[in-house]
Amino acid sequence: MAASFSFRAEAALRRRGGRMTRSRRALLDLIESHPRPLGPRELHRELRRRGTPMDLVSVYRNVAALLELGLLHRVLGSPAVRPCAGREPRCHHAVVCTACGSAREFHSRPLERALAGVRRATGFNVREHLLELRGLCAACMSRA
Amino acid sequence: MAASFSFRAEAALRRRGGRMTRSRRALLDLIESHPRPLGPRELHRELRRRGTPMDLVSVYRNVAALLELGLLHRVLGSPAVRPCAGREPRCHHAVVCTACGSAREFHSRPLERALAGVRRATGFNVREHLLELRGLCAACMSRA
DNA sequence: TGTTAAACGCAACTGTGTTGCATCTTCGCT
DNA sequence: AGCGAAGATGCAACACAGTTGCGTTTAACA
Repeated sequence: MAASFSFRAEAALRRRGGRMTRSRRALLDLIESHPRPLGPRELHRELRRRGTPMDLVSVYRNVAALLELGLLHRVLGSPAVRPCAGREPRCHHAVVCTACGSAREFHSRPLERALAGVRRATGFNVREHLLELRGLCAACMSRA
Repeated sequence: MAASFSFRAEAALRRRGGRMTRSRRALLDLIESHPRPLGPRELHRELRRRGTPMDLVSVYRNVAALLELGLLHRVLGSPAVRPCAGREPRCHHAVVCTACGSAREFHSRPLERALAGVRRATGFNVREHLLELRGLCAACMSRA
């Protein structure tokens, strides 16, 4: 099992000379435990509700730092962020439920191979790719 | 060869009861002819430069309408839009050059198949997907 | 050429995210 | 333990994208 998000995040932040405050820990825990990706505004609201408030500006700054470290990924076309699934800040593939907002990252060998084929065909020197599937998760499907 | 973007756009707009103004035609022509996707702000500036100015608000409204009709696609994580390549407002796959900004949509059978496989594996009822590859186009590569 | 509804332009507004700066807190060091 | 430097925070002010309301202009069609 991979180390938890907040553990990896703390380690990465310390490595770059960062420190650990109460509110920062609360933020990491929230991101890790919440079932769906939240944006800065939502994180701010939820932290206040939980009794560990953090200024909105600080939320923005923390989220920016974690994105830069590759520990968070953005939901495409949204301010919401989700913890990066793997250890490596690499796999950006995700499925997102359009009903409840829950997201899951995934890895697919055949998909990687198909993308490699596309790289060759386009003549581009492809450096990265963004991929997100949208639909209904199993829970929301049975609920409907 | 598929009908040009501005032709299809005009037809679609008329079908929904729309009309054709000078500035709207200039906007469609600009989007069609420009080598890279532009955002509302850039479209507004370029139209003024060309002597067929359109109010920024109107640019936003036109772009919104064309997006809704599926005639434009957004560049992910950017306000820029590009004309949809095919007749069907379906293929959202694109390669984008991170140097010059040029974009091209593409279609790939193997990729489609791989995505279908992922659908099955995730248990999601996938409705749509966003996919964008980023890198250097051939021209920018040889230039470097 | 007159009528009607779509487009347009302008001004004011909303909301998101950022910057500057003073204050507070962590953490290594004595 | 406690001191000091650097990081983190909070607050206020700001910058900027995008939107709304509304009066005016203009395309389309009779």
